[in-house]
Amino acid sequence: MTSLKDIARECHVSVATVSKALNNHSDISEERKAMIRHKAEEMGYHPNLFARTLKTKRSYNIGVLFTDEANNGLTHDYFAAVLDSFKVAVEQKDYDLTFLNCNQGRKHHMSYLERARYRGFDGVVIACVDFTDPEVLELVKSDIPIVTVDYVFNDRMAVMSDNVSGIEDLLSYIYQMGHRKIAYIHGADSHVTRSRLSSFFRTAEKLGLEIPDTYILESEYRDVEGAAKATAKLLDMQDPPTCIMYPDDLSAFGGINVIRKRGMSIPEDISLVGYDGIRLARHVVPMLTTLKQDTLHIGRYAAEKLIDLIENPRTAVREITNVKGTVFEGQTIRKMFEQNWRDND
Amino acid sequence: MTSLKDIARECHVSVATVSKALNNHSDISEERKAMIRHKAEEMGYHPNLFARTLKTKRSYNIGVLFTDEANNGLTHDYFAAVLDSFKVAVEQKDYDLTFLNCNQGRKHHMSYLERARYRGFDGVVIACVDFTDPEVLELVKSDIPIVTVDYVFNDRMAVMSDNVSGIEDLLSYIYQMGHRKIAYIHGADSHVTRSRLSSFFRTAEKLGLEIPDTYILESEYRDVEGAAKATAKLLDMQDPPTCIMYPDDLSAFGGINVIRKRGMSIPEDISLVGYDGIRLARHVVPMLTTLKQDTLHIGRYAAEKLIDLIENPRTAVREITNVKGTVFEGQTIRKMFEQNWRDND
DNA sequence: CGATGTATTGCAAGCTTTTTCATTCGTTTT
DNA sequence: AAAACGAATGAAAAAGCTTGCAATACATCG
Repeated sequence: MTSLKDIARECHVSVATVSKALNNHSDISEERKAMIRHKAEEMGYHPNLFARTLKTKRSYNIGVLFTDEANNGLTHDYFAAVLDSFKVAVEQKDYDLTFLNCNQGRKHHMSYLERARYRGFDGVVIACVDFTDPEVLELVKSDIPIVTVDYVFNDRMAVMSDNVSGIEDLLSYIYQMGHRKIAYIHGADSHVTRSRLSSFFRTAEKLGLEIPDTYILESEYRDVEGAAKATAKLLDMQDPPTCIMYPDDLSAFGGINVIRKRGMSIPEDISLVGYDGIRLARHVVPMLTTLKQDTLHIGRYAAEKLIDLIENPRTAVREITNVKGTVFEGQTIRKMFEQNWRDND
Repeated sequence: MTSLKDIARECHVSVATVSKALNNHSDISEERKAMIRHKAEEMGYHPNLFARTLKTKRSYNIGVLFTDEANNGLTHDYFAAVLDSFKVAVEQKDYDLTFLNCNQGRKHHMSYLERARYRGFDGVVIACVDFTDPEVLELVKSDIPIVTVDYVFNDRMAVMSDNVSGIEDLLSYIYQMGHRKIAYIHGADSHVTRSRLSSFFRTAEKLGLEIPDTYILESEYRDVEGAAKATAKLLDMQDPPTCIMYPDDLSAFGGINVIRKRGMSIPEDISLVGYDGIRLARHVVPMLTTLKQDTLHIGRYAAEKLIDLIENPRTAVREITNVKGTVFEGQTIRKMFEQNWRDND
């Protein structure tokens, strides 16, 4: 590995001069700079990151905190897609991406914060974790630049999939298709769930929809079995809904299974929608009608915000970026009689 | 951040002594060690990774090379699951995991090898890339410890999903269920594909199966449309197969779509199997019969092999670990008449 | 008692980079 | 001609850690 010293020797100048030349300081003459740069290129020089970081405290490395026990994180379609996009964006700015080690089982336990400092992360992106975990809170309260995805902390940057508009658009679409008896199986309590629920009720009210309490059920996100059970409960009702909204696409598949087992067909006998817009939703029959979250922009914005924060440090930045999704019109919503949706006018 | 110097001051010993004590060198008395360790703990000391790496050239960081443009890498269920397991295993040994930046669009392009050196990776795991890419080859030829997943290089460690036994088991299972007219839609040419194909033919021969050339079709991995087309071609034949094997589960869904569109039912009218065993395969109706690859072990073995290689350097290690998968018996294979599968005896 | 051996400990060099400050050398100003 | 200045360069310190080697203290041996 060529070092500054090697270049200095070749160029008959001091190490300091080489360093300054390559960092484009103003106190080195242009000829020298050109000469040194040329030589550096020729010798295939790349700075020693560890020496540099030791001095400058900048690692050009970003930590990513995902939890992935129990089928979350990497194997979670939505977050994997967000991370994918995030990765592309940070790499374009010459940062690298390292997982914030969340292994609890080591002899010398380090908290997230300690680990982040140990690795010298310039910033951390947090998504898909238990946001009440004291270790997460400790990290968030630190002075490390942080951006969260789908969760908002005070005085911190956040990029949110716009759940309010998402549910509004989805419910409005269902309404326009003529449905009036709409059930909502929502996820477990969380920031995301609360936004969606409140948006659901607000939109329902705006549309003049009457939603009985019994139409609102809870099931863990991505819990196929749970969604199946909730679906069965809805189907067993005396006055079942004509359309069911699921917390996510995977759950919707759980619903589909139950419905099919009962010999009912979709959307003729009952309509349904998912949420997320995972790839598969477009490739099954019937194509799932769902709200496709804009993972590309969520990831990219998160990266841009974080890098901006790293390169232009500010304290107490509270900035929420909402990223809208779009209704993907699949084949799981039955269009009801004309006169029904004309009610709208 | 507390440094060795701080501890040395508190303990009234030299920095060298502290360093040696914490690294458990034999030339420090036990009392001193205990005292120093205790103080270090108390002061919340963690070594400065950058200073240490600068000296020792060991970063406790492992690079992971996945390509994820065009829906590969992170959003690729099989590889995401492998990576997930790999991550858990390396973190248990106190290593961190960093993506090997594969962004080509920067001003100063760095090759994979240069980047890996720049980041000081102790080792690199390679999976899901174009193994003919000159940059990948350059990396593989270097002296950096490397383990590949699902690909074998000379004198390099490799962990392989056992495609030979996989196809053998799957085809044998199909045979036992009474099928004799079996088509195979295989993936694009690659190491994996070749193993599977040769295993397919060998097994077919062993079973005394006659497979007409027209039953062998090619379609890109995970190309739902491509699989759909190939399926249509098979269904249009004068003497169509009774069972179709797909290169992966996603492709199988493509096949299912076409079959359903034609009003045929699975498995009554036609049987099929996927490959991979992605989560969803177990949650759709009908449950997909598929070969579930053992991603847990593949990832874990890859991690163990790599760390072993890092900590006990050897040159030219060629070691292939085969990890067997298991047939997941779903509901997409029709059991044929008894007398048919009794042929076997 | 001098010689040899055995634990401990610390000094100092070195890893590579950045950055402050001093130095040098022309040039301009008074 | 002396003073002042600006531009270009390098010496040296600093960041925090590891490690070979020298130094010290003490016990053991002939």
